[in-house]
Amino acid sequence: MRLTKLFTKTSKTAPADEVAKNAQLLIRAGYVYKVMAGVYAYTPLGIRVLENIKQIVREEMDAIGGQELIMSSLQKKETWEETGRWDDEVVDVWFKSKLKDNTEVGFGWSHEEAIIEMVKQYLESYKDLPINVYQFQTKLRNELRAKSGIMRGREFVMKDMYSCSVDEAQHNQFYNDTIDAYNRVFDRLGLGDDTYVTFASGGAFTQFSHEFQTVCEAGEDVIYVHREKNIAINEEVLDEATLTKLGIEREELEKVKSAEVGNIFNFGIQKSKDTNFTFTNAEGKKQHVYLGSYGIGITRVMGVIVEKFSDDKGIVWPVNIAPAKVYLVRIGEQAAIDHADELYSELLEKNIETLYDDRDVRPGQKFADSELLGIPYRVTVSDRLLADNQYEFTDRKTGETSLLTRDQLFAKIS
RNA sequence: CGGGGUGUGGCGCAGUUGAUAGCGCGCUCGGUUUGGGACCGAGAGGUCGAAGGUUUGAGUCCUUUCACCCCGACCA
Repeated sequence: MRLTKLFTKTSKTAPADEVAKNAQLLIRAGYVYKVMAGVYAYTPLGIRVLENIKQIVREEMDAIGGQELIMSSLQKKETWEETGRWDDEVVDVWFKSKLKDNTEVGFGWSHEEAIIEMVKQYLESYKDLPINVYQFQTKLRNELRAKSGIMRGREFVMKDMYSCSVDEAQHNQFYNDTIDAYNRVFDRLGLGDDTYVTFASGGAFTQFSHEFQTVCEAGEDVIYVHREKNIAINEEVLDEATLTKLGIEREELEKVKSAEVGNIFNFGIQKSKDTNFTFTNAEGKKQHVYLGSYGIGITRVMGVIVEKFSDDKGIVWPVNIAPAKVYLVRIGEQAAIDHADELYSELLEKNIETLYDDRDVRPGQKFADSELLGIPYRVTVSDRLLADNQYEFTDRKTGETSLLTRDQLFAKIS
């Protein structure tokens, strides 16, 4: 992408009404545009980051047998009345509206009931199981208060997966597979070292649910981390009984603030009883489906990454999710322009995603923007360097700069 | 929803006891510059969040309202 073609621009100042670091940096760099409190649009740069995150999640979900689909945003009242969750007294985040003929509809704040209703149409026999489906969906929630930039909005993207299993054993297998898959996801997102499988309050069927909590000052939760065992306990379930059950001493735990980036639930057969969700077993009898639910907050993860990976100059994207791998700076007259154009073409041919700063602005501005945008590798082409057939390479994370030949350069960034 | 705070050109801000609405950044044009956000000159751009009121006169005072931020509560 040539910067002269990119309609968004960077800004030296952040809007006064944004306090959260993630929102300040993402807005200044032009990744997101604020529409209203808790509602953000994603620009061409922002959507690249989101798509990179989604792709990592997608690959790991597919690897454990997930099938991607996409449900609708508009939902039927009847779907939710069956479980008693249409009631505003029960679910207080509903956005609701009416069709022209006064039929009530809701905007999806969750898709649990909706997906069950759909899968019902296809599931008949035990031979059809397991069924594990997931989607990336924009959830709409009428939160009383939005906060922390894109980390807690009224509209946000979530990966939600639902597992339908024959029995507890099949369910547990998938549940554990998902824990492993989530760990791989957070490793690939660069959050692995600071993300803990966390024991949290469970549903009706199990004592605990598992949350994936990333240590983060801007988070809303408080967890107690056991670094050696690589697990954590949410403050809300921390008591002697829990400690005993997990075989942990209170002194071994470290209290930290964290952000919930994922959450997995075991519904048992409670939910399929509520929704009359059954299949025919080998004996020809109706049997309730064993259900699980597994979420990852895609947009929240993006916010958490910015909170954790940034410095006084801007964002520092992990290479895996950066909107581009290389930020190409050109400095100088026609010879440098031609050379940079040619290098850019080669980078494109080699499928190395590049932001090409072809603007006619001073070098300092290009360097500053490359840092604010947080692109992992900066490559500079200039008259001065051309004379020695060299390229300047700068690593965003370490700030280290080196002069490289063309071969060395491609070896670094390929 | 309870408490606190803020709304003035695109962005960040100033605006005194009520009297012609300003500054910085950004933007446009011309020129000089070109390895860390340049400089000079000339411009464009605001019904001061909205509505109502007081007053000869309101950005400024009063009332109502909307939006946004923070703390708390909430977060299946």
